[in-house]
Amino acid sequence: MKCPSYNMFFETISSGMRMKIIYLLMARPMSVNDICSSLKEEQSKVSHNLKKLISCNVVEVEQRGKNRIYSLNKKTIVPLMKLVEKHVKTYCGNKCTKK
Amino acid sequence: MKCPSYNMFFETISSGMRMKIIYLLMARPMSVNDICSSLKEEQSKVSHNLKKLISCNVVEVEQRGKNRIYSLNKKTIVPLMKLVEKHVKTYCGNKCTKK
DNA sequence: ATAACATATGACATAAATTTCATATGAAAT
DNA sequence: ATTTCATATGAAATTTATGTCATATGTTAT
Repeated sequence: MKCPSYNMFFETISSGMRMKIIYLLMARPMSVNDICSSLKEEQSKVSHNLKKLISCNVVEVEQRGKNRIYSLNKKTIVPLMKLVEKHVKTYCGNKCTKK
Repeated sequence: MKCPSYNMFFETISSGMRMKIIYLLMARPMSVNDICSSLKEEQSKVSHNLKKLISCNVVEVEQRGKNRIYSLNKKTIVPLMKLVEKHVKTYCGNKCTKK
């Protein structure tokens, strides 16, 4: 079996900031400003990170008036997180959870 | 729901080199030298990367004589890769597969 | 048409991860 | 005990990702 290059996908969800965005959007879709104020992060920083999430279809956008509403692609992300959650609970005593 | 910090886990599997190692070990357990020659990569480089994979229980080691045999934790990794494989096929037309 | 708000983008600065290299450790053979 | 083979480790050098800032674009209201 040849090695595909899924690392792009994993790289995308492997940053602390992007993981925070993912968890925010689990609750509900949000505008960029909503995300910024929820996370107390700067607008351009958030936008740059959203771009990466979009590029791997982890999130989707929809224009609503002046706002752009971002929502999570739950089909992939929810089961993925469940798998990893289980793994971490089973194998890692906080080893792979730091930072 | 609070955001856990699984990014450590994702970061671990998000490098091209480590992804290659994972896919190698899907076939069978291997010694460090085996991995090096299969991937045509330098020994210390491989060892550094194996250390990270170990730290998140993505792989396991066993001493066999002079060699250390690394094997994949298939319980988590196989279903994880299947999920991502499906995601990439469905949503990304090679967008998140580059590099 | 212009102003105001929301978001995106590009280029540079900064931070973090990876690679490299030299060397240490550890196990088996002589 | 010493040599050899296999692997690990630390620190410096390099590459890559992230954050920052200034500004551009796009949408609606006036």
